[in-house]
Amino acid sequence: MTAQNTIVVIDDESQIRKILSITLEAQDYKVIEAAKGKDGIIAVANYHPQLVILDLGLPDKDGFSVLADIRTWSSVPVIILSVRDSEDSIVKALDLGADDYIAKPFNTKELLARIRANIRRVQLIDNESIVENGNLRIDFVKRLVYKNNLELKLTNTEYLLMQIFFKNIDRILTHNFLLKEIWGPTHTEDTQYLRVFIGQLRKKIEDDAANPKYLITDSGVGYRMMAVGN
Amino acid sequence: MTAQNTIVVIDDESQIRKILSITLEAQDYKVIEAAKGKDGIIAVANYHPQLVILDLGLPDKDGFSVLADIRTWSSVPVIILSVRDSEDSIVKALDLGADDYIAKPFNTKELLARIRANIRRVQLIDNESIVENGNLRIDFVKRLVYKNNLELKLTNTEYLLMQIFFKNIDRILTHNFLLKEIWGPTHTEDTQYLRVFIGQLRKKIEDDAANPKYLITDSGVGYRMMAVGN
DNA sequence: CGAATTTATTTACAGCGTATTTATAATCTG
DNA sequence: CAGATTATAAATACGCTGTAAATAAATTCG
Repeated sequence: MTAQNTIVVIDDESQIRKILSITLEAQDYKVIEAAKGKDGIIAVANYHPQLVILDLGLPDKDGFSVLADIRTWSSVPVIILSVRDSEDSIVKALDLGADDYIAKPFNTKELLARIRANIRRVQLIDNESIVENGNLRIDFVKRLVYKNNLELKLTNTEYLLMQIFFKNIDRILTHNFLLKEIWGPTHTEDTQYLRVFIGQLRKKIEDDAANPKYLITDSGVGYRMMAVGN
Repeated sequence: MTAQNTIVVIDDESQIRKILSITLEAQDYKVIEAAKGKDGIIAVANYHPQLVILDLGLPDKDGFSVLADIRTWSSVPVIILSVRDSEDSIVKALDLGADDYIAKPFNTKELLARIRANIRRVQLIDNESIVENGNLRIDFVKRLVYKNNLELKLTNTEYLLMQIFFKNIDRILTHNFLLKEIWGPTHTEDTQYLRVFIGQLRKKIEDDAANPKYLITDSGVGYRMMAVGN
């Protein structure tokens, strides 16, 4: 069981840790601070936090390996802190399974909103076997997807994709991440697979496949299922 | 959180420190004085002031490196004190992320007004994930910009620029600063990039792109987003 | 088991959108 | 006014995406 309202902050800069602690504690989160990546990993293992904030500028060794390590045994949501001009590191972190990112210097309200959103997503999925989004619905137990209450005929791969998207609504899923999840760690070059399957899915789930509102492209990065209202 | 109403003054001239202290304390600011750059950095780290006043004429460490140091871990507003004839050092300080500058000998009323303005800007941004200016609005969480409540279609680079401008309303952002923030530390020569993108943004956000009221040019220095009333 | 059918993988290509570069006109500043 | 700076449009370059269609593999079913 995860510890309610506990957040682990992994950052080598004590100033930023302090600012984050004060900000988060004011919102009644319990904060565990770690200055080094190794300590951060141990803290996540011991405290089972509800969320992790990880600064990519760690000197100890790079934040990526910390994230990769955590991801081998935990699906706790991880928000990345990074400098603005490092688009590449953001994508690399998302590839490894980071849930969200925020650029330094960050704005407090934005950070809090992202924390809430990421915690909410995990709670939603953990407790539901059926999830709705717009006029779509997925049943994780029966492994079926419906559009306007009509069952869609999906192939196995198509269903796997839908499952991942429904479990990560509003989260950017990188090409690499999706390929690893579905085709395993070897096919990270085969982005074209994704294009073909995304295209097929759009034909089935979108009202207008040429102007998708569910499966959105983040050019150069990946795809994302948008939350759609009713 | 930052310490309310606390200002750190970094200046090697005890006369000026004394004048500043008396002036600021009369306005109910708490003042921390530092004579040397190193002490100033430590003071900022320990007290988390709401604002910093930094004299560029420091002997021990030169003022620029003090500013650069602080900027690696803090976005606290920094007002530069400098002698009147040093246009170059002002631009250099703004490049490094100074928020404002004021020439010695300074006029008390003007100094207080600038202090208030710089504190206000940070408070405004820090407490909102949505910021309005005139008929524009930015949502830092959804990463969207609106004009008259209509979503604008911005490219990634255009959005990054808008984000920086909205986080720094009324502050002059130098070419170098903007180029570093968006294209990284290598492209500091490519001012033409900025001209092209600023032009594109004006077409999208201004009512009359030829007479901009949001994105103002400071010829030879940089650009600035003006606060616009409703 | 083998043919028919579905699904996955590959190949090919057209088109779009964006960043960058170039060229030139307009404007600003001292 | 002269030189520097800025604005604007247009051209270019290029990567990425989406679609279709061909081939291969897997699955279904009589």
